[in-house]
Amino acid sequence: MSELDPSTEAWLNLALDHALAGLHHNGGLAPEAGAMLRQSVRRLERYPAGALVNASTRKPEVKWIVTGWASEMRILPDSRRQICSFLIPGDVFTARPANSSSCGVVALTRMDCADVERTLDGSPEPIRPAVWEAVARSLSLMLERRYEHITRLGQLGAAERLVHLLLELRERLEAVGLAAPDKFRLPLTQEHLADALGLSIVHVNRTLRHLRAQRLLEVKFGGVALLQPARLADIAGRFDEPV
Amino acid sequence: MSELDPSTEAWLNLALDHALAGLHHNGGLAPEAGAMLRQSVRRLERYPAGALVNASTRKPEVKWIVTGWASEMRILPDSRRQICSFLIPGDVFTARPANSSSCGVVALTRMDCADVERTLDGSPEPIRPAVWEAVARSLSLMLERRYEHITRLGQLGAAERLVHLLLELRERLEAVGLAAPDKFRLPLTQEHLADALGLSIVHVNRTLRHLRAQRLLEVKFGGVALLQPARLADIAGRFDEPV
DNA sequence: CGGGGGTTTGACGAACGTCAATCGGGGTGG
DNA sequence: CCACCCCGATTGACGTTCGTCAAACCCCCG
Repeated sequence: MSELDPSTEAWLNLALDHALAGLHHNGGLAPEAGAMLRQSVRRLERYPAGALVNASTRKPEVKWIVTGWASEMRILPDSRRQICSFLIPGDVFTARPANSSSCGVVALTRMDCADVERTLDGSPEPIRPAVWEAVARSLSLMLERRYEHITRLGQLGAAERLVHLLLELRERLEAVGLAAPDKFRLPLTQEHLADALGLSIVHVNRTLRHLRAQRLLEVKFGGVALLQPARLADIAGRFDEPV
Repeated sequence: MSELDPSTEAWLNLALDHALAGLHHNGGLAPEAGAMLRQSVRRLERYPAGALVNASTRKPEVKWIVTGWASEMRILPDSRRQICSFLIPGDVFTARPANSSSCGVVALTRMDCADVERTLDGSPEPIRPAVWEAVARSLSLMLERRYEHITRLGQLGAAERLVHLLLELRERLEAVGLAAPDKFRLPLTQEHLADALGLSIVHVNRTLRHLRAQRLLEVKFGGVALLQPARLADIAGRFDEPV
């Protein structure tokens, strides 16, 4: 949470490209409003991997991820963990005061966030409503993704779950320019995947091996390669029709 | 969706007691505002069991359940179904235009709803912000419940899932005056429970039998009796601590 | 009396978790 | 430079949970 170092200006602009693409894609933020928002970002909050992101005040704070990955996770008393969603650059989330929520946000890599309220504080007036509207739409989209996750956990088998999650991540990452159509970086351990999918680590590993043996995909070096996207989409069992 | 028949006035007041209790409990609606809202309800939308609730306009519409149960469900192309949440009197939900959502709202019993926007249309001005604020808080609470559902599906075993869901329903029903501390009506088939919990009907039945054999609870006549609430809460594995 | 929807039960097999051991790479102290 | 170590990935053997199939059953209603 420090003032930006001028030497990082280039890096920041690159990162903001992705993050603004996310707000544009998920929330429909107009490019012109995005350009103004870019100018307003003067302070980022930096979290190390593993850090818990709580609101610094008593009220929930909406934050916008500029760099890095995070997860919304819930921890059971007996050490079981459930990852409810993964957050990537361009996503917005609500940080709640400590001990007030049933679900906490935890950084999975080093992460830089902008607090939306504070960022808008010194920004040109006309973009305020546009940004908040984009944030609201973005949050509503994440809600829809939670329905998908529930369906994943309730109805799909292990391979289906895994592939379906990877395809969702590919799509979201591609929308912010962080994935090629058939490969992307995935800074997650198999334990993260297991915690998200409600599977054991061992079974995640077995399932990955099985998919690899069929030359459907590869996961290594912290990256994923989709070798046969069409067949993968088939395995995931597209279930996007409304009722 | 007809004008209210004066002969149903008594019934309506009774139903509104529950629904207003829900808005008060979930959304913090002040009793005085509730009393004014009660006067504003002049038209209810009635849905038969099994009906799909879509918005009648192009935009999402927020509705408030006065009577009956509903569910948010998602249907897969191969006939698998996932119930993402159960809705009871006093709950609010967003009805979306047909074919626009990944998750549809389906009435499980005969159901009466009030459209929030239309209800507020002819209501005293001062309560508008109070009602919308309560609706927003209520929706945010339902979001938290979805985290719980994800955790249920991802981390709990069959008996844990079942008991945990029943205890959640008991708590919510009790808050609107529709449950005694140890028993309540449950207008759901075992198939509904199976679809919500990601289990097969057969296994739901087996699990219920097992719980019944231990004299922990009974499910019959469309009602549930919690015989040993304390032990049940223990089985459900309270996992309410934040991260 | 017949029929249909929901419930109940048993037998069997597949999917998944657990335990335990090994492996491999990157970091760290000697 | 090497030995050591730790974390994550990997593998096999085995047991449990849960799904599937198929048949009965029960109750309400026509």
